[in-house]
Amino acid sequence: MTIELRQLRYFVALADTLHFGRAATQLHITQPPLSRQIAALEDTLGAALFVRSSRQVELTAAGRHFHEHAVRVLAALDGAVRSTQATARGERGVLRVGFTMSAAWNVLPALIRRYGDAFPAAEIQLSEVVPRELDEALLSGRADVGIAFPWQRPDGLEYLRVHAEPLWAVLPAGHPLAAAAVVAVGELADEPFITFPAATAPALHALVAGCCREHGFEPRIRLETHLQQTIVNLVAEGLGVSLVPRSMSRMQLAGAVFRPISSPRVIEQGVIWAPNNANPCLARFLDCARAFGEAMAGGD
Amino acid sequence: MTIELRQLRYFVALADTLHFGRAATQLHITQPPLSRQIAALEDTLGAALFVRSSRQVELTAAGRHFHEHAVRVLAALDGAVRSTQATARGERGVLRVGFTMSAAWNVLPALIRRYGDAFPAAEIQLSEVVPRELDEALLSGRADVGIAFPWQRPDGLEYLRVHAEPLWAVLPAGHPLAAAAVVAVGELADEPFITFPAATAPALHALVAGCCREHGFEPRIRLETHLQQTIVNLVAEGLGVSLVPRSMSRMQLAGAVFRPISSPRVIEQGVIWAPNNANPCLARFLDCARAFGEAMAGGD
DNA sequence: TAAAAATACTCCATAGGTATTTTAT
DNA sequence: ATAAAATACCTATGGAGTATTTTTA
Repeated sequence: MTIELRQLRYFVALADTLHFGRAATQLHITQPPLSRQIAALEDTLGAALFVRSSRQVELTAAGRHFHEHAVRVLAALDGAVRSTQATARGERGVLRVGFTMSAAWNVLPALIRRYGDAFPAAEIQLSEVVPRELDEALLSGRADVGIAFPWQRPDGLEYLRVHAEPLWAVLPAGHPLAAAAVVAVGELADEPFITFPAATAPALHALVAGCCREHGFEPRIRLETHLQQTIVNLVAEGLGVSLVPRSMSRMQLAGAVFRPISSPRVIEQGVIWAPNNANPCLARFLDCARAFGEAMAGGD
Repeated sequence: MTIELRQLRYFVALADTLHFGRAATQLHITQPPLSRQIAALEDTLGAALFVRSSRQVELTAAGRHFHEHAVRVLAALDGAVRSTQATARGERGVLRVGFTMSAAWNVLPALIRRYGDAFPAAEIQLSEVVPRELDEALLSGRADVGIAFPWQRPDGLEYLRVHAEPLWAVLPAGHPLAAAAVVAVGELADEPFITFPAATAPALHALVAGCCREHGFEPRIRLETHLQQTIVNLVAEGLGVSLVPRSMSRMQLAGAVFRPISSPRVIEQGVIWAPNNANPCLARFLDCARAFGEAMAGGD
């Protein structure tokens, strides 16, 4: 014989009521099967759990002990069921987010915040990656979702735009071009550029370089760094000029001024994932990303 | 539908092997019922636990989560069964021992030691009681067993002798009667007695008083204390004489000498319990007490 | 194409129900 | 005498087996 959960449930009901008839009613069965199941349980255990008389039912020492544990086992199973269901719905679990530093500035904190608030039981593992690594991490399953610029995505990865904004020029505060409300890109031809390295921020690098070439010059690169805020800091120190996403103007740095450019260039960021990734948390995260993208598009 | 333990066991086997056929063999069933039970479990949970193909079975995120918990639930149940069986056998649980201080000197430490060694998982709750309280505590179930002298036991309590020994006289070292190898009780008639109070050590009190009366005198009581070792200390200080259990001579106190008495009196100690007490630990303790009593009787 | 899971169908073990007996107060 | 648990017996759900089909790598 082997113990069954039914017997635990019946046992707990009887231990709580100490009355076969009432326990049976509570269990939506009749008294005889309850008597039989309890007897079978005692038989399997090889131990009496109750002392019965026709007027009184009492727990034995073993019965009291088993009651404590049976209640815990049933509660543990119930908890396991609930948390498993939550896991299946993607409300709990682990979501591994890879992000490129250059893309992280705008989207990452707000999106992660939104997701974390919506699914507090989900564990978020953030890791910075270089763009090439991201694809590989997503395809191999080492990461569930990436936050990055759309840059030569290989087959097997999906992309969803979450945010888009124009490039603006950033100039040292005293710079002659800062006098105009709009900067014509061609006028930057002779300026030293502080820009993004091709290796770690290829999308931004290409966008800036492409923009310059279209205006008939190759940017004279003086410094490279993939951190947008560092670029702005260097511009504020007067080391050069750059083209950066407009939202960088929120930095409010005294030595740097931001100006729209004559021929607008839009840079977008989004989430990237492998559609065959079965992590249920990913689906919930993408829900958040979609909602976030719509909110950004609407409110901006 | 309701989850059954069978489903947990099947699930764990399948999660471990990731192969329906092998898991079924391991479970001593065939593959189809395993497929059905797993499907039923997933249906009840409302969540897929495995991703199956004809070549590969994998756990889902929810499946991995449920596996952890299912293993724990099964282990908890197994532990509960074992410990309940141990409880029923009296190998674990709580044994409440009441003892009278006057009886505790000889028997209690050795007997408790023996029991504690034999049943390390049993919790022993010792409490000192006055003799009258002991009966009440045993009858009402507030204590499981008493260690005491046999003294007017009421109905409903059993007694088992564990130890018996003669009374010996204890005299100050320089006392004239200490010169003889044996003390005639009658010669103590004019000595000041240090003895046991009737209230807290009635058995010893009555035995000493009865012994004296039989030799034609009423003991002249100078001091009373129910602690045997205190009596010996007071005798060593020259404050009087007494009759105490022979084993007190183990105290090896410089100022006190022990002598057998002319007409031997035996004082016994034993365990007392209510036979209707269903605490399984009591039965094991009585086993120990019986074995202890036989060892004492044999080795002495 | 072949290995393995799913499905169809049968059988029987056993849980639960009804009626009745036993037991202890 | 009576309330309540145990027992006897019946019914039927559903778990396991055998045979077969479906699936996918």
